[in-house]
Amino acid sequence: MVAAQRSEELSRSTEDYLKAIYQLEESGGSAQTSAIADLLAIAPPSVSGMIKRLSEVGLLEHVPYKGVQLTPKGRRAALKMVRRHRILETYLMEKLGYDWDSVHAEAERLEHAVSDELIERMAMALGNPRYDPHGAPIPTVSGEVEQLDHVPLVDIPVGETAELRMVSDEDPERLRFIASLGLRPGVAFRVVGRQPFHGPVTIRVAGASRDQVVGYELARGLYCVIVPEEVG
Amino acid sequence: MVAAQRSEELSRSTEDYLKAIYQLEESGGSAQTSAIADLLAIAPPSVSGMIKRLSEVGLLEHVPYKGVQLTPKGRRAALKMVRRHRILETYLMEKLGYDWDSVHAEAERLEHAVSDELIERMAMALGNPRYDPHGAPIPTVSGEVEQLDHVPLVDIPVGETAELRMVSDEDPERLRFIASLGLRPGVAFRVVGRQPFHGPVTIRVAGASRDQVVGYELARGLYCVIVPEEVG
DNA sequence: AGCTATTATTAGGATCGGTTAAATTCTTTA
DNA sequence: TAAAGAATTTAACCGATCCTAATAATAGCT
Repeated sequence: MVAAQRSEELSRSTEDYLKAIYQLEESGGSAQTSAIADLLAIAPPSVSGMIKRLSEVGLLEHVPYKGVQLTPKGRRAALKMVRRHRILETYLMEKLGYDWDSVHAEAERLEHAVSDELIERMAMALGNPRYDPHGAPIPTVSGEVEQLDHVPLVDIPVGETAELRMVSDEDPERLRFIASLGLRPGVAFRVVGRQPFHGPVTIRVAGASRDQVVGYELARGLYCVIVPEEVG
Repeated sequence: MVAAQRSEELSRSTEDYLKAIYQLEESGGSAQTSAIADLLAIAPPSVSGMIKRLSEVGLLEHVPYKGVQLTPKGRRAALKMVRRHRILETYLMEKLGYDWDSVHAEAERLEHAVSDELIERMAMALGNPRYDPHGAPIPTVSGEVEQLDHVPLVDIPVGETAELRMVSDEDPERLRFIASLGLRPGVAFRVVGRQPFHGPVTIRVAGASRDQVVGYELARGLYCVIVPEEVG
């Protein structure tokens, strides 16, 4: 009835903080207190407190009033959580029939409870996938992540053909809408128009009957690569 | 990044207490403070405190200095945890290649993190099994459990033929040893001898090359039914 | 019936991770 | 460059869940 606790066990909260800081470092640079607070929906003073504790145990480097950085140890722990999350999402979709918009919430809870063994068994059952259902690369056991050089849809010039590679997994409604446009990682399309002043982008999905208009906000979160071929 | 919290959410601790109390009620009668404390590896005063809180929210009925009983609401919650645990164990064995001695610890952590939906998807993928790998009946979604009338091996008279129906899932070593005797739920055997004063029981497993001797302590946890047929 | 052993509860703390309100430091702009 | 504004940290506190030590109630034995 008692859960096994290795000395290296991190608390749920700690795991959430490390993952959040990792995500901020990935997509911006330094992780600031308020950004962490926003991401975790927690008040800034709580974050200050936790930052102090995590720095003391060597998971973070903290420059007061500036921000934090993961130490190598912190980064390893964060990448472990990211691997767990993405393997879980993939497993839930592939093996248990979940939709891509509902896996995030489930993985978010499970990632704190699974053992390393379970994750590796799931990964094996999936054939050691490299990407999750949203196109995000899955870190390896040893903590390497593929560094993708994709570009938000809003930055792709009109006339170019591109392929969707990755979308954020967090908002189910957004994901459902993206799917309703015929978009998923791997789908190719041509950018046929874009309005100025953060206006919408118009795309022509390969094989689709008509063009789709994608609002700026949404297009900013669709990560693509430009491909040379032409599309219908 | 934020876990969804319905108003009905129970804490991990609460879930553990309810499950423990349910197990004590099943296999003994009333659940006493010290029994709960032993089962959860927690000091008795902590249990007193938790009992007070759980009584206040209507999950328990507490008679001071006597013991506690689950209310219908508490029983429902406990059975939900038992269902989760047993579905998880079955899934881990059937779909992810776990051994029957290692599923308990994993299920013990996961049962607090899974959603109802995940459990029902797992149950469906398994074909809605009625028993877990250790032979324990899986409660239904609506909270019914099959009441088994099995008997510990120590109470089966010499000469009778019996079938193993259920073993406790908690101790991996014990489970490995049981398996090494050729025993699993569903395996039939004849009781060929029993020594007095809590001595060992000797059994002849159907199709086995030689008799097996089972110590009293172990035999007390092997739940069987007497069957009429004869065994080699 | 009374004493003792067992069991349970109360009292008083610790820790973790969150809160709000107040003080501090950094940044930006007039 | 000084002052306003924004971000961060400190201070004080809360609730959940655990602990140990001390007290209280029950039960069993003579």
